[in-house]
Amino acid sequence: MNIGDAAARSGLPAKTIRYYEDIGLVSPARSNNGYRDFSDTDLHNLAFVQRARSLGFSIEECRALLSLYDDRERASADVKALAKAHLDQIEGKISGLQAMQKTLSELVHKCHGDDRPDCPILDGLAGEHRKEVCK
Amino acid sequence: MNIGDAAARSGLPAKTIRYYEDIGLVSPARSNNGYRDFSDTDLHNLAFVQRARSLGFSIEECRALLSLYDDRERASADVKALAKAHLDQIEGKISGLQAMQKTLSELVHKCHGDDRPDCPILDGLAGEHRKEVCK
DNA sequence: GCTTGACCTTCCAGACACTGGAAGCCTTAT
DNA sequence: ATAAGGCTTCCAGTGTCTGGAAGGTCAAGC
Repeated sequence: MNIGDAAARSGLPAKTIRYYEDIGLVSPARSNNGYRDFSDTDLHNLAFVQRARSLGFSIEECRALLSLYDDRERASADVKALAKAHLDQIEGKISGLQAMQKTLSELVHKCHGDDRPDCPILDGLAGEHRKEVCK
Repeated sequence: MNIGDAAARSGLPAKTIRYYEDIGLVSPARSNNGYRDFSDTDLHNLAFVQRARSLGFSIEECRALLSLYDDRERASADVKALAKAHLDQIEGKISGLQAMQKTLSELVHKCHGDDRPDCPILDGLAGEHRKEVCK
């Protein structure tokens, strides 16, 4: 299967698939004409990575997950630990963003948003209401 | 004020401040010895950017905010629009992360996490329970 | 005056995960 | 024969720093 089909079936852009080959995430065979030739296994790996990436795993985490997938002897606890660590990271990011959201929505709410120049948002950023921006 | 003091007072690493000068966010004067010499205004701008960055504004948004701050004639509506757009972005990121969190925590929950090899997390990523990973 | 250590300077490279574009080869259809 | 579209490689850029090397400057202590 050529890269275009692999792209369509895995949901990844062809450019990204070439990049994944570059960094060793997949190693498709080559046809006589030099084109990449993706097997079902290659395609599976690509789709696997696509899903893992969409869950926010880093490339290195995807690499680890792929090798755990290949290792039929590994303990599921190893996978769970990796996933749990990532889940904690996601939850940390959510908390951080929620804190930003709270502060920023308060500022936006306070700003009358008309054609007058004074603006609580800029005042907040400038530190004039510091306790409300950086508590 | 030297860069070390500016760093301590703005909460930014010295490296980052040099980078901000590189990209034109601040333009500190220079002393005779070639050291950067930060004025109160420079320091204010750094602290401003530090706060805006901590609220997740991009560098280019910070640049826009700084120039809005400098423009004593601007309408607060302009600032509000920028902040609101950013707030929407943050909310979008939160939703995305929450979707990841939901899917991943379901998978983690399903995985027994012992020393047996079968693992619902990897199965999910491999697409064997596709509807639960990619709805 | 000399050394030491802390500070400052510039420049280069690397991190992440792609993404765009240029130049050129291959295939398929007309 | 030609044109369109797919494929190849390689180089460069994105955003936001961060680390490190090589070297200049300053203040304190001997």
